[in-house]
Amino acid sequence: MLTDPSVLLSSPLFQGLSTKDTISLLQCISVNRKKFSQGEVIFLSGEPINRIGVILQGSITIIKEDFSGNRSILAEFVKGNIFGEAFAFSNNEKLSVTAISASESEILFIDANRIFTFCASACPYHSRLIENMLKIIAKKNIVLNEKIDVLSKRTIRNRLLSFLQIQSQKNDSNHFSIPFNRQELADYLCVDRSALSNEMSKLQNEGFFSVSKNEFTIYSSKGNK
Amino acid sequence: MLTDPSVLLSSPLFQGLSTKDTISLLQCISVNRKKFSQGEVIFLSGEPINRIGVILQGSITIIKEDFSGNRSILAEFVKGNIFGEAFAFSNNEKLSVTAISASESEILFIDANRIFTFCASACPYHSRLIENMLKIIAKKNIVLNEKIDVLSKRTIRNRLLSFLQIQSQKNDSNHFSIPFNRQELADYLCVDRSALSNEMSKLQNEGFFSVSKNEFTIYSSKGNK
DNA sequence: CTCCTGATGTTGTAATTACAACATAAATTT
DNA sequence: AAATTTATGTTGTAATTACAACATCAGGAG
Repeated sequence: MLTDPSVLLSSPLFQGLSTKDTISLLQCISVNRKKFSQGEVIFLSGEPINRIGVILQGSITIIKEDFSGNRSILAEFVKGNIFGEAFAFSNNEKLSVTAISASESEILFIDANRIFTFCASACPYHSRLIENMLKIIAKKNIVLNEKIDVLSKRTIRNRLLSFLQIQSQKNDSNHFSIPFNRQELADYLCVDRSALSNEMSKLQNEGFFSVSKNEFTIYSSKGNK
Repeated sequence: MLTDPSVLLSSPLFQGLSTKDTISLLQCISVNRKKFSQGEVIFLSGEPINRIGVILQGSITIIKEDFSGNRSILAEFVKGNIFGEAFAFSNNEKLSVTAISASESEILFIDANRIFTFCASACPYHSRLIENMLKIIAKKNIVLNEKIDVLSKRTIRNRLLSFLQIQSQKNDSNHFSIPFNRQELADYLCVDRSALSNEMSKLQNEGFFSVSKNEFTIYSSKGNK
């Protein structure tokens, strides 16, 4: 079915599996692949799904339509990433987002039920697949909780400090860089960019941290209230 | 080891398993149980964990310490609920929260690695356990995404409308009740209660919906923009 | 090097919110 | 039923934010 599993080997879902293992595995779980052209809908908001997407080629965009009709981009996924797993495993939950092919793409679909149902031959790779899947969802869970932690703060200042504290902890250092430019950081914090810049200036003047581009140095002695 | 599995049968983690199945299962995965007194720490923020907690008796509280030292309650779990799964499955992730026994409690700890590692006897119940676990984490994932969706709105009005839209969709109806009183709703939306009340009055006057206690009726024709 | 472009910082204003203080309504206790 | 407590609504004010408009800076192209 799948002749070249090299992409899959780079996917977190198949991490730890050899080429041979992956091929065996794909034979025992129900998969099919499909090509999408740019802009084509892969999963449509409102419908339930029972399969997970693995990006073999190209990239996809997760979008959401506001109740007032505005489209917003929630995430972008590239080759090797998986998507749809949260809805595929939650029975009957209707998709609240839409997945669209951002370019020419090829997607491998895996039936969610086949992931936890052991194949007749009880292949040992299956156990690793499940482990990977659990880790992926668990990790997403933590990332989502981090964002909620940040967004639950009511001021730009506290959101930013909360975000920086998490980054500092992740890096085990007072000095670190973040994967955002100002606009992206503002988007993550759900605040206005210029208001964020303004607040960052104030915080720097007050000695909370120093920042240059996306590199921060936290002065924790002053950062605590 | 566990003589009375009645609590476990009510737990979503063991849903679909009979008493017999559950007992068999518990023999093939590594478990141990422990009693906690009120206020005792079950999982401490900062340390990584490799086991999941299942509440056999009592209830627990998930708390978080702010960078300025303020404690806030993030969640409360009762008998049958599980907790810690996100961190237990994410290797090396340090807990960002603390779990505390809210009353006298008894917790069953399950080694996370044993959940996806098949036992020698390859018991068929194991498959169901994995299915349940995946569904639980996936469901939490969706709930977290819903909250982020709400919190990403920048005004009380839009947060509330976003929240109500989700509730309406879940109930497949323009008429529904929510599981919050005003203060709890304000806490969920991360806004001031009185400001929320104020905005709700305005929205009612403008004909977006009518509300009595925790029962809402949405007038969608006006609700759009 | 100069021009151009995109990213970032600054400022003023209108809108929104938090907060406090109080009013009213509903539920509970006695 | 009266008294008490709790939940909810209302209002004014100070603080914060969004937004727009513009200034400055850095990098790349010519």
